Amino acid sequence: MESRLSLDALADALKARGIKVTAQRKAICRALAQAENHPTAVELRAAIADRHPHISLATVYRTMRMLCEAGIVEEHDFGVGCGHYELGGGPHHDHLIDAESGRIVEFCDPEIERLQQAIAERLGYRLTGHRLELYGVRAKSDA
Amino acid sequence: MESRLSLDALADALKARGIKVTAQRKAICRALAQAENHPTAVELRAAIADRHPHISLATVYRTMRMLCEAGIVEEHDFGVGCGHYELGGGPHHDHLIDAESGRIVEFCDPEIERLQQAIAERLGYRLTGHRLELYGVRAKSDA
DNA sequence: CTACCTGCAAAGTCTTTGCATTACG
DNA sequence: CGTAATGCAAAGACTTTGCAGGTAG
Repeated sequence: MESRLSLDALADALKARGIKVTAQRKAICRALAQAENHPTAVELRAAIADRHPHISLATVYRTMRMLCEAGIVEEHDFGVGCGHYELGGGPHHDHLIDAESGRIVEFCDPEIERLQQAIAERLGYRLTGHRLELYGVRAKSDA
Repeated sequence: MESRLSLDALADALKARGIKVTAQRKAICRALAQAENHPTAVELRAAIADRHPHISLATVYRTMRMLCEAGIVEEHDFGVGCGHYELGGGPHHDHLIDAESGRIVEFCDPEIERLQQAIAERLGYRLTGHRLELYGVRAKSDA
């Protein structure tokens, strides 16, 4: 169930880069790893507020930024006003956002990946990245 | 070359909804229609600054918002900090962003549209919208 | 003439930063 | 111990809003 970096592996990755493993960073990373959805900075802070009520939002942002730059975390904005964070290290995937509940479903479709590549080529570009988000509502199994 | 709303048609659309057609709105719409790329609010203001130096940024934002709600304009954020606007009414398309120049290329691929639909269904959802952005650099025709 | 629109400046979000203090390694 | 990290509050970037005056219809 843990195809992503484990917390220990994450700590090691930080140490290897000479980045200090502080209590704040551990708490934030644990919250991110345990989150079901892709939480925002505010949600991350809320998730650790009971055990670490004094961790500031600035530290959450700083930690996310640092981990993004280290390639350990990915940030998505999903068209809402604020960023959502996700522990990286897992296989590539895109997102389907439940327009009603806000739930985020991950998926990966090799066919669509291939098509994107082909489209970029057709337009004379070499693909360096992409963003694909589907928005939908749960299909009623017809009434 | 003008598969989108003409300026006259746009003015009529506003009148039909009881929205006043002011000099500011005309200028902003003309700038949007003539823009090559999908401009930001600041870029729109800059584009009309020589002939209408006193149109405020607030009015540009208000106009874009009004037109978005009227379904006449689309807003994209492209992952940068600020919104980009595009005159709607044309056929559906997605965007490829030149990571070097910022140039935006529009494309539409029926195959990829169909796949998105299929993916949503497979996940148990009815697709209500999507966002697809490709990021790339111009392909060298090999050295 | 009246209701809607505009400009200005102030406020609102989300995120980043300066600085003194704390703590990892 | 020394350097990097933290908390707090202030600043920044982008966008929205309150209000008094202006203008389309």
